[in-house]
Parts: sequence; structure tokens; C-alpha cells
Amino acid sequence: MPPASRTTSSARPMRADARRNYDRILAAAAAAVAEHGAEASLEEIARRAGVGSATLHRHFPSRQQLLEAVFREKVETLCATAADLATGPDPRTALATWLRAVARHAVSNRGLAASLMRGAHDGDTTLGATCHTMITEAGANLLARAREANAARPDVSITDLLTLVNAICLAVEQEPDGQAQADRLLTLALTGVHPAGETN
Amino acid sequence: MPPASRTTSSARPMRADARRNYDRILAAAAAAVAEHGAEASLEEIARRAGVGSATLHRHFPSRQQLLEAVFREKVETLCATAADLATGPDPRTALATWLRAVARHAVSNRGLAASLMRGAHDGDTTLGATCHTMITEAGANLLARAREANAARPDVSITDLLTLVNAICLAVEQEPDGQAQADRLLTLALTGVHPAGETN
DNA sequence: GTACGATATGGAGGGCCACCCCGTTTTTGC
DNA sequence: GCAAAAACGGGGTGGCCCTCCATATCGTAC
Repeated sequence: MPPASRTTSSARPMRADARRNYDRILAAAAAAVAEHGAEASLEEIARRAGVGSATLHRHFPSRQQLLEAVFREKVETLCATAADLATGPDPRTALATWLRAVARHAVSNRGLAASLMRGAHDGDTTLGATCHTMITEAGANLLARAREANAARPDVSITDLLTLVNAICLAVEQEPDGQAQADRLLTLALTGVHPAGETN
Repeated sequence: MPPASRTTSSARPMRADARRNYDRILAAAAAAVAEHGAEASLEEIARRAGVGSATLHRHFPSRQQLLEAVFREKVETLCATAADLATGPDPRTALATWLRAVARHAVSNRGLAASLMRGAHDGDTTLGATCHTMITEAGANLLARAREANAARPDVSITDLLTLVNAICLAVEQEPDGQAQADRLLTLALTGVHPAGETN
């Protein structure tokens, strides 16, 4: 949702050129982030988008905000997935499946994990839901159901789980076989290092 | 082990002034890293050490090498701890205790986790054991014993465990209560998110 | 279709950084 | 002491992030 699409009520709609540049920057950012991860050079993004660096900074005052815009769609997908899974019969599997989905997205979209972690507490609490809060809320529901079904320790928070998932993804992000690694480590964390836990 | 202390056999010993600067840089780096984490400015380190930036780069061609030198002592401590614990009666507790010790060090020494993760595969395979390989070898022993005692899944590698620990530490490094967070998440990973595992 | 105010732009510049070149200084072995 | 070897560090290059402000563009009311 760009800041002032025509559906928005309050603020005046964006000027056409502003809107065009906004979209260009977003596209360039997506490409750059896919290529270089969350630390991609903002100047290069501006260059690729064919705009001045000032324009980029005006539209996205912080790197975090740019990343959030880039990933918003993916995050919404994950939230939708969570809602879907919440209607299933097995809360335990639902939670595990969802966390795996989060991991898959985070690994295949470089920088997503970083974006999901650093949420509000970076001074970017501005308007609108951050990726962080969006995903947290989506997961909370799944976790609550799992807990009711006795499929999750009661002292575990959704923040804990997401931190764990993102930590893992961040750690394996630049390994060649990151996807497999992340999956294995996540399974490990879910079922425990020590044996005798159930086989998930 | 500075590159050419007088005990080393092969290479000529360092010149006195080089040696002095090497030590100064290391001290300054330790202070700066403690203050700003692994991303501390190399120029500031050189400035604090009272040397030119070129001198710093000559002694430590890469940031990674500087970090490794800074943390070598700590890492050696951890390796010694591993050796100690390996003689104890309970391999399961020994492994868990050691991993917790690693986490504690990583959290309280900003940048250590990052240094432990990026091991050889950063092009810094140069001479000598990196922190990464040192700690891996130290842990391998503990894990082997735990596995024999059936206290660790056989398909878990020491690399997996260390990746997990470091990922967690990296993720919580800048939280205010990082220590507690890391401890909790580590316990979680060791015993599993799903209940019914043993209580560690 | 034009004129005008609001809005958006981007190049230039400041501050910071990593890294390297090379003339100069220091140390060492004799 | 002396000369060769070793180490030094100032300053340059190029990159980055971010801001200022003179200029260009857009939307609209007429």
C-alpha cells in the first residue's frame, strides 16, 4: 500500500510523478536487495531507479522503511498463510508448517529476516503496521491455538519463536545451501537437540 | 599468538616497533569493539592506538583477522572449558553447560558471535586456526560424548549447534536483556518448542 | 489553454569510512 | 656507526549516507 493510493481517504493523493518514482525506486530496491541483501547500497538503488538520491530519501527516510515496503507483499502472504492454517484441524502441525514457511521466505528473500527482526524499536514506529508487528500478530493466533492443544510450551512467546526463526535464517543466509540448513536447524529447535522428544 | 613472538621458529621475529604497534592496535580494537560491536570503525581504532590507518591494515589485512586476534583469548578460554567439561560424568549436562557458556561469552562480548560464525569460508583461511575451527574442534569432542550417552540426536552436528547458538546471540545482541533472552532461547532450542520433551 | 501555487526533483556538498601508494623514519645486524 | 631491511603514516581515491536549495514539473482554477 503506497502512502497515498487513490483509495486512501485522508492525505491528498500523490502527484503522478512522485508516484512513478516511488514505484521505480521500489522495483530497483527489490532487485538490489535480492542481489546484495539488506545492506544494498541506497545510492545504487537510486541510480538504478534513475532518480536522485534525495528523491529516494524523501520517499523512504530510513533503510528500514524501504525494506518494509519491498517486503510488504511477501509479509502479507505469510499472514494470509497463517490465517489459512489457523482453520486446520491440527494446531501443532499448523504452527510448525507456518514457521517453516516463514523460514523459507526469509531464506529465499535476502534481507527479509533482517527486516522482520528489527521492528518498532528502531525508531521507525511511524504510521502503519511494520512487518514486524504484522507477522507477530499473525503468528500469535497460531501459537495460541497450539498452546491450547498442548502442542507448545506455555512459556514460549510468539516473539521467541520468530526471533529463533529469523536468527536461524540470518545465520545461514549466505550459505550456499541455506534453505536446507535453515530447515534442519528449525526442525532441531522445534523438536529439541536432546532425543526422546516426539518426532514432530 | 601474535604472528612472530620470540618462541616461533620459522619466520624472523617482529621488529620491536612493529610488535609495540601490534599490541596497541589490539588493545584499542578490544576497547572499540566492546563499545561499538563488530562494526567498529577501523579508522577510529587506528586513531585510538596512535598509529596510521595503513599500519592497522598492514597488521590486520581484514576486519575478520583483527576480530579473531581480539577474541582469541576468549575463544581459548572456551576451548579450555570444553576440555574441562569433557572429563565430567554427565555428557548431556556438559554439552548444555558448554553451549550456554558459549552463549554467555558471545552475548557479553559484542561481535564475538559474528567472529565465530564467519570462519574459513571468508577467504581468510590464512595460516593458523581461526576462532571458528578452534571452537568447532573443542565442541566436537563434547558432542561426541553426548551422542554416545544418547543425549544428543545422532544427526546433529557440532556445526549445527554452534550455528544455532551464534544465530541466537547475533539476534539478541542489541536487546537490552540479551543475556536472559539468549539463555531462554537456547534452552528452548535444546529442549524443543513442543512439550513432552524431558525437562533438560 | 494558460498561469500560478504547491509539490517534487536531483546535483552538489559535507561528513564519514575502508583501503592503498609511496616518500620518510626507525630498527637491526654487522 | 652504517647501510639495508622493515615498518611507518599522511594523504589520496572512491564509496557511502544524508541534506540543502535552486530548479523543474504537476494539478487546477479560471
